[in-house]
Amino acid sequence: MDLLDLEHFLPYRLSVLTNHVSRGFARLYEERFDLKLPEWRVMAVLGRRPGITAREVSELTAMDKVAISRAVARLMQMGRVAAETDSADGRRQKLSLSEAGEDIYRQIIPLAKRIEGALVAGIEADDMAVLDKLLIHLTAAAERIDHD
Amino acid sequence: MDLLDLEHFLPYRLSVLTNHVSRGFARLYEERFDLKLPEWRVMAVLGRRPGITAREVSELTAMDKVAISRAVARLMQMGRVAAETDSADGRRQKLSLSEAGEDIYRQIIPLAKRIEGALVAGIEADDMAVLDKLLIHLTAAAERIDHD
DNA sequence: TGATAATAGTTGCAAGTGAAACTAAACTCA
DNA sequence: TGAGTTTAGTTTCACTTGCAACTATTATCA
Repeated sequence: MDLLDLEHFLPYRLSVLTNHVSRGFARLYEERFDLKLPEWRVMAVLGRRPGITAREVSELTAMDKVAISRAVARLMQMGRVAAETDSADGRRQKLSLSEAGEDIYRQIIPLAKRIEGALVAGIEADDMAVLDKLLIHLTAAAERIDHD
Repeated sequence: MDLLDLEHFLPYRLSVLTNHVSRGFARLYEERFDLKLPEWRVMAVLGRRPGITAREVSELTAMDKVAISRAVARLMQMGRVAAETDSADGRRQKLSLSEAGEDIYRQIIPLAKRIEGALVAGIEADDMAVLDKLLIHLTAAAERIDHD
């Protein structure tokens, strides 16, 4: 019979790896900043691209628009994000970090980079380059599989 | 200000990649076999290790025991998994695929391998070896981060 | 111009998920 | 032996998530 070992099966290995990573980050954001992962992602994007709309956040992060809508609603309630209706198109909300939001953002960045550093510590530069290339390749293939 | 580009941030990239892969597989299992991902994982493990208990499945897959309990319940209801109480320890249920379960299993394996093949198509053998090494390294580091 | 279609974003609902409490069985060791 | 502890597995409940339907606004083009 044709068998399959889960421990050598790439989709499964990716899933296990990502679950560990995401749980670790989720705990950091939650405990120290009262942020859920989607909320942090929205903040991360707004930190780099202030003034973009929810739809653009969706395109940049591949998160769905419902998740973004909810994340933004909560972030505004917490006073971390400000929205301004686009004067040219009343459907659009231009989003950006508030003062308080920027403050949190500045605190998170170094922590996030530190954890990422722990993840890749000990990997050779050559291998990191291969990793980068592989991620691009795999992600493109995975998108095709997903949208087949 | 210290900034962070999500698109170069490894944890985020892993998350996007894995989401695409998992969604693609979930659709396959769901549409063609009426199986959810956790159910398929349980079947995959039982295909290789018939007679193990739910707890052992949990250890092998890093899924939590609630998910396994539910998956097993549904698989038994569908007649794909059989359980036998351990004669030596009445708490333990020895699980295995039924005839019908093995039949499904045999159908899924080649499909799963085909999708995996599509994912890695075009990757050089050298790079695949690096990928294997990196996954082991990253997963170990991620487990430490998760259980820190 | 004005009926129809498209787009931005929200809300409601149904299903999935995880933590914690719970049940039942089996150990442990005085 | 038998009271207290540990372990296997289930149930419950609160929370998250995703899809579909909905509202409001803008674009299209006969």
